[in-house]
Amino acid sequence: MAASRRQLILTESARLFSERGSSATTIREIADAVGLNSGTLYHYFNSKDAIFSEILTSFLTDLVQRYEAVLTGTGTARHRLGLMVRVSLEVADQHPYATEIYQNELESLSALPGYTQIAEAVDFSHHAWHEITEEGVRNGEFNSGIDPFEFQRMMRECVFQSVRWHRKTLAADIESITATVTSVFLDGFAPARPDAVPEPEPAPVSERHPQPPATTSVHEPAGDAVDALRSELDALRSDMRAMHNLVESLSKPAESDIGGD
Amino acid sequence: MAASRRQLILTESARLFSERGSSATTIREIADAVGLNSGTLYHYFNSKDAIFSEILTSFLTDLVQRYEAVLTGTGTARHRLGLMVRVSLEVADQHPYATEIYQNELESLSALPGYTQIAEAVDFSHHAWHEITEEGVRNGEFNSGIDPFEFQRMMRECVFQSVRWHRKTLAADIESITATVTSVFLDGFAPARPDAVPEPEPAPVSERHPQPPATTSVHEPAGDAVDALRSELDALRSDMRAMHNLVESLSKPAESDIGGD
DNA sequence: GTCTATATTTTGATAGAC
DNA sequence: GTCTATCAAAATATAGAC
Repeated sequence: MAASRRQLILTESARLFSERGSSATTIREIADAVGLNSGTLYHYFNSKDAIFSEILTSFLTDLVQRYEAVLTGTGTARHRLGLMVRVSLEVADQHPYATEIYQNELESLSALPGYTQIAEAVDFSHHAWHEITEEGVRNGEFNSGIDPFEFQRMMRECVFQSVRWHRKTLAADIESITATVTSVFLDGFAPARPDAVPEPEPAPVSERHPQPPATTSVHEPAGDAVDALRSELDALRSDMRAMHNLVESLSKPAESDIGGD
Repeated sequence: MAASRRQLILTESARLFSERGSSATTIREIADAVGLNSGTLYHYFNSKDAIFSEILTSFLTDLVQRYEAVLTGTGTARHRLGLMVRVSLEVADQHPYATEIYQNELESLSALPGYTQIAEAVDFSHHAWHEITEEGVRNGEFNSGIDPFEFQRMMRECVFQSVRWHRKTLAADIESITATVTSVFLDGFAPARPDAVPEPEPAPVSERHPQPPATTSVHEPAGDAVDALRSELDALRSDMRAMHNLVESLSKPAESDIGGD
């Protein structure tokens, strides 16, 4: 299963592009990395841009395909957003360099061969995140005051940045990254789930057993409601302690702070 | 207040660098944008890298200075994280292009004149976010199961991405972006505090009106125990408000005659 | 398929007239 | 301070031998 020479060129190019950027990477550097003479590259590709374009297109094709499956699938919005995180990380694991190129140079590739196809794929991938998020708002799963578009953009961004942050151990960290991102974003975005915060299990989204909808916590017996209130009490007491410390620290003159005017 | 020619070179360079990337921007393009001949640029700067470096250093100097004020200041971690968001956006508003360059090329500037100084500033800015976040964990304000380092990195990333997303209207949107980011991240990170915000936080971002506190949806099956807890909650909130007002008056001694400590 | 050699352009930077 | 003119290096891409 030795990679073809052509595939090796793509891989090494992607690595260099992701490290230095496309325009800072030379044909000669790519050739050196592959172990070929620079002229030989033109036997496989017509230009540097053609290499770049194929790297990105290959990545986006896989991403769109996986997103489509999630988008046309079933389950709660919470469950499907978790799936979006997971498949994003899985595709990123298969295209580690392309994922970073995608983030780095997304805005400056208008003059690329096959740009129309690329732009369509990018638009669709954004659409998928947005669609699922808005569905969660429509069906009442999410009802925070936060603009769904802003929310979805932030969540998506953090997922792809996570790929960069966890570069070397991505495959092994997919579970924990998925759990972290969904926990940070969904439990902030979908209120009334104070009991869902701990998230001790690293495998909440795996496979096809949709989680119960968020509204379930509302229907649960009073015991959980009591727990929720206890939890809120604890939080308030924390605030009290913090405020107390603050008051003490204010004994000395402090510079004015911007409380939010 | 006409900008000096030197400053104009910096501004136009920053714009081009942010649009196309440093290595894809030529000296001649910069000269054209400024309205000079390419050779004339070398009367003001020794090299393209020198221009690039000064753009970044100027931005980071301002950022570090503002972060330092927040870091050495007082207040709850929640309040100070909100300040971090706000000052980040304010500095970004003063250095719009540099902020995007900072995001785009942060990883590939190891070979820059003055790189040591730049790296130190970057490290400090990361440290500031991390330090405040961890302080919130230590004093009990934040007690989610999420790794503070991961959390802080995501929050910081979203703040700076917001600059890019809100490019044209950043100055006008600082309030709403701050509210959105803090709402998404803090109310997700600090659990069980649906309406316990100790600060008079201005209303949410979008035109969407805030929903009633989450606890009311749990209110339905409430028994006596729940009522007791709710009662205690209300009392605590009362105390919080009183304490908060006290802190406010202590923070701004000029506006009241409380004066004493 | 791969190499050597080279054509062609572009780029960062310099020299010197005004 | 600005321009014209140009250098020297580096880049993309091509041609043709093997």
